[in-house]
Amino acid sequence: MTVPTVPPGRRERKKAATRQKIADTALRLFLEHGYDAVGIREVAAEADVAVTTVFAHFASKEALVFDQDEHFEQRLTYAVTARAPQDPLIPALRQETGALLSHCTTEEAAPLWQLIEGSSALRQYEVSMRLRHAQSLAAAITADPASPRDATACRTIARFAIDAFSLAREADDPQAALDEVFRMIDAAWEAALLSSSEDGESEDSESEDGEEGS
Amino acid sequence: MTVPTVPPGRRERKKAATRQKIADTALRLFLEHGYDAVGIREVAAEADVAVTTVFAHFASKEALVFDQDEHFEQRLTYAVTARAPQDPLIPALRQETGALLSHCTTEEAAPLWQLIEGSSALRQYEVSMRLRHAQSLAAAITADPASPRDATACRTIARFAIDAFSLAREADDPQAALDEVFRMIDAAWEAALLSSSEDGESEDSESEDGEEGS
DNA sequence: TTCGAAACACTAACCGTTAGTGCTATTGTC
DNA sequence: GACAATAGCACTAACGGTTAGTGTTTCGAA
Repeated sequence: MTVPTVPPGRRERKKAATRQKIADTALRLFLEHGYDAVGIREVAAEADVAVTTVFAHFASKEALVFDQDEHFEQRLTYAVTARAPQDPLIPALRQETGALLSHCTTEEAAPLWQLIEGSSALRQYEVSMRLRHAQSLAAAITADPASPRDATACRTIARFAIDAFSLAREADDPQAALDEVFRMIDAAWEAALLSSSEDGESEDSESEDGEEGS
Repeated sequence: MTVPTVPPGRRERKKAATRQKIADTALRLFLEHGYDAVGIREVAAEADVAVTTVFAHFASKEALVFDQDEHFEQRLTYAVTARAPQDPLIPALRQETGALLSHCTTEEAAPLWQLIEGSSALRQYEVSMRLRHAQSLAAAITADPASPRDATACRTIARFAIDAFSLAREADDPQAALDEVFRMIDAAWEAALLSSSEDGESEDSESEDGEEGS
């Protein structure tokens, strides 16, 4: 494989600059006039690029707003896969969720969330995004040695954790709400461990596969 | 024949017939050629109505597929609000969810879900729909006398219950998966009751009467 | 230097969706 | 029975997101 050294390369820098310019312009216009009131054509014109260029960098109009999408997803799965071997799962999830939540509840992030609340298209996009996050997280949890062998329980906990984030974000006191939801998740996880050990402790070598579609 | 004892009204019958014809035609075309491959204009032409008429009956293209939407929502909230006074909440939810799940896992419903899985637009729509259901359910649970006073816990359980449905539907053995998820939900609910009783005044977790507290 | 790939632009279209307008049939009322 | 009000429906035209097709430029690698 040819390793293109480390230097960013003039071209990639230009590309990144274009992308950033589009994202900045879009966000500014959205915050100024509202998401639904600003069209892609306006964004493109204001950023001085063609409409097709916008879609070359962002998969959809909504993706212009949810740009840190993957970052969120990666931090969450990383918190599971890269924790100390004997660290319990749930507290690790709770801590990372709390950190991510902090980022989203700063005052400077408030207008952004207000924007999202104000557009049904954005709200809809967010839910789907969270579901994707839950699926990634489920994969990470299932692969974890400390998890029960039951895939359903793992997927369940992943969903619950994502729910915790979005429930807490909507609450008056996000961190307190997060605490509460995670107490419930902890209890749920314990229950899953219990029933899986009763159920078939000596049984294994099953269902290694399973996952992924499209 | 149809004897309109309580006058359905000729007009309303025609309206319902048109609606049904549109829904049937759309579903048939979708199943034949795929959701994304069939446009609204084709559906309208095949049903022999105008495009605007389609949207007069259905809010969106996706709504043509998720037609029983409200029925689902109503049954779920009804299971909470209309249960016997001393019936515990979670089993009631579990039972109704199981019944709804049975409807969705029959063989005749399989092609429909296959259709949904095959279109990202439909999957996205479904997630948003489920969120709406969770919100309705949360309202019902919050209003329930047996619930903890804490709104966060109620909203959490509502989400978890909706998650249970969709997680179970995707599982190999839906009913078994539902059992498992609901064991976890039950544990979570108990934990919520516990912490809310510690938190506030001293009340029993078993036979508490929520009383309202402002 | 030269070649190929990638970024970008531009046009033109498709698709879902929504006014705007008006016709027609049904309904409740006189 | 006649009448006005209403609601269903059709039709055209458009808007906004998105994509295909077609070039053109520009950089990176051989």
